[in-house]
Amino acid sequence: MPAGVTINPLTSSALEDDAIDFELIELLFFAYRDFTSDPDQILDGIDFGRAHHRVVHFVDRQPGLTVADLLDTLRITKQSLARVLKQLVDTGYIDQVAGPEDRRQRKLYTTEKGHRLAMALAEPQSRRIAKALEAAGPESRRTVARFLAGMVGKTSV
Amino acid sequence: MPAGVTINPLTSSALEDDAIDFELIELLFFAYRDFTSDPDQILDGIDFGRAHHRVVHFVDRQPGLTVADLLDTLRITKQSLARVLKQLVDTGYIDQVAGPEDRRQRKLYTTEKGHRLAMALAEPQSRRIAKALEAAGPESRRTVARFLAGMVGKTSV
DNA sequence: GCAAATATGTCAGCCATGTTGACATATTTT
DNA sequence: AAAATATGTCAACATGGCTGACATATTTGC
Repeated sequence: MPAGVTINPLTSSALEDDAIDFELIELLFFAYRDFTSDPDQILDGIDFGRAHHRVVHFVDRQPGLTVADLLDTLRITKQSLARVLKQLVDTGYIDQVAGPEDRRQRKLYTTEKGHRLAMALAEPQSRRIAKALEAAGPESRRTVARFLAGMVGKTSV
Repeated sequence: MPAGVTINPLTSSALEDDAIDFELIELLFFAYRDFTSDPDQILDGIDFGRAHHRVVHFVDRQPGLTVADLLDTLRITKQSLARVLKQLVDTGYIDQVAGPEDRRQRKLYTTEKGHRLAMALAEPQSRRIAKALEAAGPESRRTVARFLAGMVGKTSV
């Protein structure tokens, strides 16, 4: 046995190892890995990445979203967003409009082209979800939705 | 109304927009965003990133994993793995051992230090999952596990 | 036994997307 | 008029994906 190798130490941990839900931790990793792989393939073909996907998705879903709203949703920095947003505007996927009340704001809207992209990206993801819900049984959707909603937020506990 | 802005076009799409499961698509995004945020905070403190997390996790869970196994699990390239794996070996989190049957292989094991890190990273994730399962009800774990397992793999459908 | 296949390591370099901090502009609020 | 706010932009940097080529050790097949 090589030096430093540990097979099954149950030491010094506040929590016993087997109290950890490794199964769901790993399933979440694999599920998300494959969930993102479908749109990634489409995005490759138009020289966009996952960051563009997120922006076009949320703008399409919430027309009139401001830049500040989007930063808050995505939890990324202004500069990270600016880069991809500029590309999306320049290539005609997203329109910016000065806010009618507050003209400092830039309200964001997908163009027809942007809407079509958002749909094309969502479609394989939705199909994958539908297939997984089927496998999980007829009542699964509500349970899964509650579970996922419960995953969101600060831990605090 | 600005030029090019589209509010609600139901055109040219094979699928009607409302057949898309936007709710679960977004819940998955938010759930995963927050699921990864807990370990990210810990990793920041020791100059590691998400890539190190994944490696130390799977090696800890499957002691004796080979490099090829790991590449297959993570679906990244040899070079991407080599970078973080080298750092983990150099800093004493992971040991490499020549395979007993096939000496070309490098079997990977966490050290005691690596095991402790893997546990520390898994613990807040597991707590978050437990909390979400509670919110989803007593029978939710099996349903969620089946759903997530159903999300894995090629779409093909 | 030797050639081919295999497992791994490594080099050089590229790209996407995250980060920080500073500063400019327009606009609204006080 | 001054301060606060929403956004844009610049320069620079880090992480972690990627490619393709090539080196080494070892095992396998003829």
